[in-house]
Amino acid sequence: MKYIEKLRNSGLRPTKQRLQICEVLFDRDKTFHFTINELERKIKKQTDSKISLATVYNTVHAFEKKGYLKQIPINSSETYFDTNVTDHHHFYDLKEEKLIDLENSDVGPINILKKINGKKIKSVEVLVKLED
Amino acid sequence: MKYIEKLRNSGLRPTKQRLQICEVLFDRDKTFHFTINELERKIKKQTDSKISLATVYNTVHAFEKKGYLKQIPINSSETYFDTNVTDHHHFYDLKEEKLIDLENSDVGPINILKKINGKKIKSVEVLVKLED
DNA sequence: TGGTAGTTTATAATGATTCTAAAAAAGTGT
DNA sequence: ACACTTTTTTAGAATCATTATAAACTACCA
Ligand SMILES: [Mn+2]
Ligand SMILES: [Mn+2]
Ligand SMILES: [Zn+2]
Ligand SMILES: [Zn+2]
Repeated sequence: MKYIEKLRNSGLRPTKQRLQICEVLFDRDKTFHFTINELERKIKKQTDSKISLATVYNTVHAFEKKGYLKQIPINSSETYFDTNVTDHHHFYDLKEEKLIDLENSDVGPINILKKINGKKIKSVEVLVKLED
Repeated sequence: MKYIEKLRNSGLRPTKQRLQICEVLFDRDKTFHFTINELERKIKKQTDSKISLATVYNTVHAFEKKGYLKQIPINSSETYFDTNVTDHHHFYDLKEEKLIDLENSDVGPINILKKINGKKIKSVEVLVKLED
């Protein structure tokens, strides 16, 4: 099974629940932006089985720690995650509360001129808020 | 007093507590990035008086609604606010959990090429995460 | 197959934020 | 100043996303 390696790399054994989470997370063409509760709803619908919220949180956090998921900084009541773990930019539709990926070519190179003593840049991300 | 107008514009009467909040928020040269709890601590220290957390929350939210404060999107357990309400960019020091303003000239103009049907751009902000 | 370490789950705890309602303060008219 | 109304402050409760707990369950390996 193709998700076993991701799980083992994340320090997790491949269990039925975790494989179901993987199917919802990674069996798709496009980037998936989600909150834990959206993910749980999709799991219930897609696999017709109930998984404990704790297992969803634990698995998502293990994947995030390993770099298979990333958190997106948004001021919302819920934390957003992203299956696109590359350094990339977003539209955030304020009305729909939905994230949309931006290609680097949609934004162009960003050159940070200021330097902070003893610190190095880990990531550079643009958030473009959209309204109607 | 110079803060009375800000308060009245925000639909708030100038009370002792609110003026104390204003002094901590706005009586400064540089941008102030803060969480509600940091703000409360500064109020206690600077004015040597105790203000109810509820009053701090209410006042900050009224100022944010009116545009005298803005929220900064950061994935942290606490919400960050900023006294610099212009469209601007940030460093975020992951170790110190501190925000630092970037001038527009430190980043240069950002041109968003992609368009979304029926939506217009409200803001474009860059977040640069820093590590050691 | 049995033993052990890892996992799932329901449930409790936590902590930031929001809500509530009673007491306090401020505004208003006399 | 006084009585009266409206707004504000405040402590504490409620809410809700997230994290912790610990007992039942399962995967893995000898
Ligand atoms: Mn999290
Ligand atoms: Mn808030
Ligand atoms: Zn994305
Ligand atoms: Zn700022």
